[in-house]
Amino acid sequence: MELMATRTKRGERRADALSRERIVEAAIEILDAGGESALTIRALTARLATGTGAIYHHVANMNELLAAATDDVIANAMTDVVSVADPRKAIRAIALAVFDATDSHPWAGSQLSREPWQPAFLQIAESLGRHLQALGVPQRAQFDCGSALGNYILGVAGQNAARARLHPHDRSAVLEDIAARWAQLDPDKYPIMRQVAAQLPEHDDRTQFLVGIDLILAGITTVL
Amino acid sequence: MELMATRTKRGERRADALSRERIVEAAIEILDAGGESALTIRALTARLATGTGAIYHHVANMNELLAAATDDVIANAMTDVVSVADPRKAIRAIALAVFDATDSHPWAGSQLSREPWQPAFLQIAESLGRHLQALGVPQRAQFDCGSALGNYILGVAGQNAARARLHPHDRSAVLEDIAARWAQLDPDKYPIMRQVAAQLPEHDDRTQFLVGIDLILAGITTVL
DNA sequence: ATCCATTTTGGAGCAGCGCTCCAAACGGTG
DNA sequence: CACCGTTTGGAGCGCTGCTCCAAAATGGAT
Repeated sequence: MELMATRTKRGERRADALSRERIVEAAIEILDAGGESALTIRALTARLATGTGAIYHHVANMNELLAAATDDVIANAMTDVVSVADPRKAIRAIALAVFDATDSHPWAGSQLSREPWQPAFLQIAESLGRHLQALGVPQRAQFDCGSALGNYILGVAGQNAARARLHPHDRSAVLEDIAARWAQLDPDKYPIMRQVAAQLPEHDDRTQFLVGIDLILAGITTVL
Repeated sequence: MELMATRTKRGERRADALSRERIVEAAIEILDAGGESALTIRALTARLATGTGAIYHHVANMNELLAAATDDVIANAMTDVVSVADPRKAIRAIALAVFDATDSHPWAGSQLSREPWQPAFLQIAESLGRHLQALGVPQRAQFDCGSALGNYILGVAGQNAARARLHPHDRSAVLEDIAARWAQLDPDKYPIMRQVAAQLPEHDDRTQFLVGIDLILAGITTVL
């Protein structure tokens, strides 16, 4: 008796069945639209028109969901990169892929630097390691060199996330903001930062990031 | 429990009077004892035997409190460092000071990498900049080199925090933990990470961190 | 077609969070 | 003494992640 009633009442049967993938997909959309703080279980239930129990049946907890979303984004970013042959170019390409991914998905950068043992970072580290090997870095030094590159990349990813947290949508506004603050610092205590403040507005994060990569690569070359 | 010695001193304010400093001090104690997640307004009110209103009268919000605590810890760590003359040694000393500070106060590393425009990071960046200048790095390259060093240091600080989050008290247990996980990875997909897993337990973060700094310094030398 | 075991769903409710707001207590000044 | 700005403690709001459970859908076996 209630069978017919509920079928007509509650829309139609779920052709759009819930699944882990659909949940992760929705999570990414929410994250991209509103940043880390926008992803709440309740926002998910609203977007997927379901309840909290249904979601927790497919996903263990919020953290796992964030990790899955990050893994998705990073895996996507890394696919374009596998084909590069020259080790130096490949390392640059990997780094840039992560940079671009964490630039357009700052929440991924945050998660990446917060929980680096997750599959997302494993992918990055493995790729870096292979190309370091191909570059001729001796066994003993591979770990150290990979760690240096990895930590630098993770650091920048975290900074991308921090910047986005400060000004979610206007990218250059952040630089102007910080430049304005630093320009008003005590000239005796912070001469360098005031000088840097002048260069901030006209500087490009992406190319500066690459300069850092090249700096480390140059350092690695000296230990070959 | 707290003992009240307010009456003993004549004519003075309550000995246990609330103040921004006392609050920050208590916050640091809570953070050191229980990590980032332990610092809640309610935990503060309990420790200081007061109410939330009293605390918010001295401190704007949680974030400002974390920033103040971090600034405190970093400022302390940097005092030992100002005297080093040789630029290379000074940069190493700064980096190590930050590493050690974020190693014994992982929450500070987390805050540092999450909000790098706060005074704590300003101090670090300014010091790095000065010594880069002393090293003879040309004007144009100072910003890039400082950024590379800063991002690397921030990245490692974030990793220290992440490791502490995973295993709050047992430092080496984290490495064994991760090594065990990585050792079970698919050998075809992650050959390098398995190889790294073997080196993990016997490796020292601190010296590896320094190797990274030296790598960047070596790279900087090539652009002099 | 009917029954049942299993999976999947939706939501009420809990404990905890940061924070606001306000009445009361305090302390210096006339 | 009265006055008034400062400081205090706590009730309460809206939000969070998450648990738990009853109900609904599903997929055989009969």
